[in-house]
Amino acid sequence: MATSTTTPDALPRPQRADARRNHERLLDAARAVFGEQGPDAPLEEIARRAGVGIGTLYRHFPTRDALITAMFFERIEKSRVRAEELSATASPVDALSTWLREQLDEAAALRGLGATAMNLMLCEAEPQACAPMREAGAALLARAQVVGQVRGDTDIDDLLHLVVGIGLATDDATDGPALADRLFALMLDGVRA
Amino acid sequence: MATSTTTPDALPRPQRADARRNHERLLDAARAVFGEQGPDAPLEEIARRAGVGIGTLYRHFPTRDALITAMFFERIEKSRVRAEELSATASPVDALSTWLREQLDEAAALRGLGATAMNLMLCEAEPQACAPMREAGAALLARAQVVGQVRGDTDIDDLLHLVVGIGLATDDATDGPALADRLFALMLDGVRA
DNA sequence: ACCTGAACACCGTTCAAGT
DNA sequence: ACCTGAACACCGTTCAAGT
Repeated sequence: MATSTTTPDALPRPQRADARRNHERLLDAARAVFGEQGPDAPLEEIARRAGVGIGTLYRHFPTRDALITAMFFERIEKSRVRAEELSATASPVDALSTWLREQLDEAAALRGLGATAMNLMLCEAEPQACAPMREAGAALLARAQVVGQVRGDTDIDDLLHLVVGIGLATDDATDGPALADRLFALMLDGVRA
Repeated sequence: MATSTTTPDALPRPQRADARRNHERLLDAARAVFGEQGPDAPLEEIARRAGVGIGTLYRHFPTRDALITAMFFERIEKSRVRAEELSATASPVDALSTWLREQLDEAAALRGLGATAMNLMLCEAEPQACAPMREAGAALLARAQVVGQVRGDTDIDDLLHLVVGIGLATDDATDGPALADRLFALMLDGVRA
C-alpha cells in the first residue's frame, strides 16, 4: 500500500554500509545454522559463519529472540501478499482455508525455531510488527463470515492459535503431516457455519 | 486392575533404602524447582534442594528428560482412575468432554515442563508407560461413538493432540484461559456427530 | 551398591581496546 | 560508529576416590 519502508523493524537500521552488510550476513547465517542445529544452536557458530566477531552479533541482535524475530519479519510480508492474492482469486471459504492451511505449513517450517517463532506467529510479543499478517487473515475471515459460510463468533486470533497449536502438537508425531491434515479438517468442521 | 506394580518405570528401581529415599527426594525437589524456575532450571539447584550431590542426581536420572518423565508417571495413573470414575457417573459425551477438558487443564499445569512433558502426554516417547491413560481415554471416546454422539472417524490420538495443541498455543496468550475455553468449545463442535 | 564433589568442557555475555 | 576477541561467569556432565 504505502511507498515507505515495507519491513517493520524493532531495532534501528544500521547506518554504515559495512554494518548493514554484517546485518544481512548474520541473518543468512542464522537461517542456515538454526535450520541445521535447531533453536538452541550456539550463537558463536552463527557469528563465525557470518564472518564477524561474537560481539558484532550482540550489537545487532541483543538477544537470541531478537535474531529470530528479525528472521520472522520477511514471512509476515509474504503472508500478507498471499492473503490478498487469495482474496482476488478464490471463493471466500476456499481463500480462508487455503490461507490457514499455508500458515500451518509455515508453522511447521518454523519448527526449528521453537516457542519464540510460534509466539511471533500469534502476534503477542511484537503486535505492531505482526499486524499486516493478522489483518490480512482477518479480512479473509470476515469475507467468509459475510457470506455465512463461517460462524460469526470466531475471530482470527482463535484460528491462528488453533493452527499454531496443531503445528506444535503434531511436530514430532510419528506421522506428523497426516495427523496435522486430520486435525486441520476437524478444525474447519468446527469453524464452518 | 492388576495387583502388581502400578507405576511403570523406565529406570530400574534402586535397591538400597538410602537410594530409594534419594530417589523420592530428587523427585520432590524437581517438582518444586521446575515449578518455580521452569524447565531449564539448573539441575544443581535440584540436587542441592534434595540434599544430595549432583552426581547422585545423574545416577538416578541420566538426563533431564528422564527426570521429567518420572514426574509424569504419577499423572498417568491419576488420569486413568479419573476416566473410570467419569465412565461410571456421567453420560458418554459428558464423560468424554469432561475428561478431555481436565487433560487440557493438566497440560496447562505441565506448562513449566516444556516440550518433554507435552510429548509424554501424547504417548510418543514412552508409549508403554503412557498406555493406561491413553486406553482410558480411548474407552471414553468409544462409548460416546457407540451412542452416536461423536463422529466415528476420530481417534483418541487426534483428540489428545488437539488438546495439547490448544494448551501449547494458549500458553502465554494475554488471556490464555478464556482463549483456551473458546478453542476447546470449537474443538468439541468439530468432534460431535 | 551407592554417594560425593572437584575437574573439565562448553557456551552466553560483556567490555576494553582498536579502526 | 562500528568491530573484535579475550575474559569472565554459569551450568552441564563425568569420574576418581570414598563409604
